[in-house]
Amino acid sequence: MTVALSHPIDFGTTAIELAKTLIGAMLLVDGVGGRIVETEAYDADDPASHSYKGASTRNAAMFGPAGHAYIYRSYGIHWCLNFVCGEVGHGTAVLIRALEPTHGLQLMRERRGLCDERLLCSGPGRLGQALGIDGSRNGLPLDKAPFKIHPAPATVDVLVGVRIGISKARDMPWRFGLSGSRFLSRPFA
DNA sequence: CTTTCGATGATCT
DNA sequence: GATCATCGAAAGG
Repeated sequence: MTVALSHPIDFGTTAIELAKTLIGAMLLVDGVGGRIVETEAYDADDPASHSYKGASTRNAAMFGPAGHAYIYRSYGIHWCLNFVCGEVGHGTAVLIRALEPTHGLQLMRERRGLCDERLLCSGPGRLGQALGIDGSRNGLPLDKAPFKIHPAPATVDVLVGVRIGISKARDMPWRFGLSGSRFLSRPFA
């Protein structure tokens, strides 16, 4: 599938559309980050979504305005970053699953502990750690510091597959990846 | 390469 | 008490 460039990124669209559009875009947090190579969409009325059972303390940001961050703690250990999208109150978001690191490699290595460049941001928890994400950034707007997002520079070849690590709605093909990237958290079938 | 398993804590029932 | 949008180490092919 080939996805056309959108300028600027439209956070008001559906999670599935945004998840595709974000592949190839640049994401920086305090100047550290890289190219987005893997995303997942979490839709309204999606049993796998944190928003499925309605608003709560944890998922409040998902029901706020589009273009803001929803950050949650995963397995009590990792911080994971989402971009809220769609209409206010729908509870739709895109999970950022992997980056190709391009900016602030040294700082990322310090935060993650010395490890292979390939594993710096290849997974939502790893990415959160490498970018210094934590709960204090939950709900912040994505068009202001510390965030910096730049759309993909050209059309990109996007892979599609089922989402990872969920137990409900496993068959929905709502995982997207940059074709040929070696920084995916897992290969596409 | 693959599978398995423990860590670890908030959230929900 | 169970579940969980994960990771890393360990063990086996």
